[in-house]
Amino acid sequence: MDTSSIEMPKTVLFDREDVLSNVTDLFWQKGYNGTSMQDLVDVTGLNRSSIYNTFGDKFQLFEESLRFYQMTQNDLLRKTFSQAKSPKKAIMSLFRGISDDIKAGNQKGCMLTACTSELGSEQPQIRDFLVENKDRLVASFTALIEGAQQLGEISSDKEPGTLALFLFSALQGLRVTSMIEPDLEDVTEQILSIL
Amino acid sequence: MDTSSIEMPKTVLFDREDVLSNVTDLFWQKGYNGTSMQDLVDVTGLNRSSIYNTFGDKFQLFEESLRFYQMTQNDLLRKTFSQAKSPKKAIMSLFRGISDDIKAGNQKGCMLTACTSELGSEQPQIRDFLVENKDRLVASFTALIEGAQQLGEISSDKEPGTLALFLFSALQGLRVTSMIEPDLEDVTEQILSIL
DNA sequence: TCATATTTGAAACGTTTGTTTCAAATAATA
DNA sequence: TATTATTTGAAACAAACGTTTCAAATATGA
Repeated sequence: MDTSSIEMPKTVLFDREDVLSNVTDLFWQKGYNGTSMQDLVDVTGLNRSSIYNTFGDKFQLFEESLRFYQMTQNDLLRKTFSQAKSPKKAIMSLFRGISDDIKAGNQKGCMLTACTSELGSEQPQIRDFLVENKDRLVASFTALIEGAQQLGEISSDKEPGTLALFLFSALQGLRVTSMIEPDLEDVTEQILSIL
Repeated sequence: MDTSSIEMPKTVLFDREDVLSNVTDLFWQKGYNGTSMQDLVDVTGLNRSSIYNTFGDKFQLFEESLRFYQMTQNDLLRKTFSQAKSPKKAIMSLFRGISDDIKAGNQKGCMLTACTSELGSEQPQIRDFLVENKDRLVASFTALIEGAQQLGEISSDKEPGTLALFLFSALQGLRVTSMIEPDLEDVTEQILSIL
């Protein structure tokens, strides 16, 4: 047993973002129920009391890590959209980017999708968060589709809201399926062919 | 505490299918890690030792309940397909049936989808089972699409295998999304419009 | 330099986890 | 009817669970 003394200052040593990033990856991989407090201690390198002090209990930490994940995803989304040359290309770029990720071996699925399955029907607060996330993403898609329709990129006889919800659903499907099937490029093109 | 004596015969009292059905519903709803042995004792009405005697440990019971779920789903699939008047209508009927179910409040998602998220990246045996299930369903879809193409119901310039995997992915998406969005009829029609 | 505020590490808390044990119970067989 | 094979119920198991406690440690502000 190594009992070498370690410095213990008053101010926080760790970077909150770093810790949250590691915690999120773990929850993402193993789910809420599959992750133990000991796992969290191991992955953060923090003491139990520090975790409770900083983040509250396990459930609160999970909620914060959900928000962290959502933020990260949103940043990626915004970046992808802002780099695209048109609304339709923004959507295509998003889907193809995910498809490329999957092919490159990034087959962890989507944390929110996994969370929907695990806790969506049990925890009302989690469910509310997921519903809100869905609404927000569908709203983004809708705006892009409307923009594309004005530009003539997408046929105007399709209802933007329906198309947006279809894209959301297809995205969920892609990410779940990616866990057992790495080659989804053709499927992605099928999805985009609807636009 | 009710200690009224209960008959204890040598032969098994309970119906194995009944027990499995209840167990499966519970695993479906709460996931593997979310379901405790006590939960299983409660839902089955059996004693712990009877469960271990009959099904082995928790993991083996889960595997058997996965197979039970798969069997049930396959029966439903076969029934739907055999009642349809053409290959394309078989596929449409499957998707619309699920969409109707969702609208009717049956929003439990798909047990295999949930399982994919929870254990797909951890347990190799579960993963193999899920991959095999996917392959089987995609093969069914492929056969139906090829049949439909021969009948001229579906355009022949589309690759049956790709279309089949698209349908599989779309199905996963529908069932995950159903947990947070009950109205998926329009989305379902969008999916089917690809055929 | 001293008092204060806060974090840290280690230990312990009571529950719940999955699993095993074993005597009592009982239907079937001889 | 006596024996046998098997199931049942209740208790107990060690291990892991999430959480709390608290003295020791230390950077900060007076």
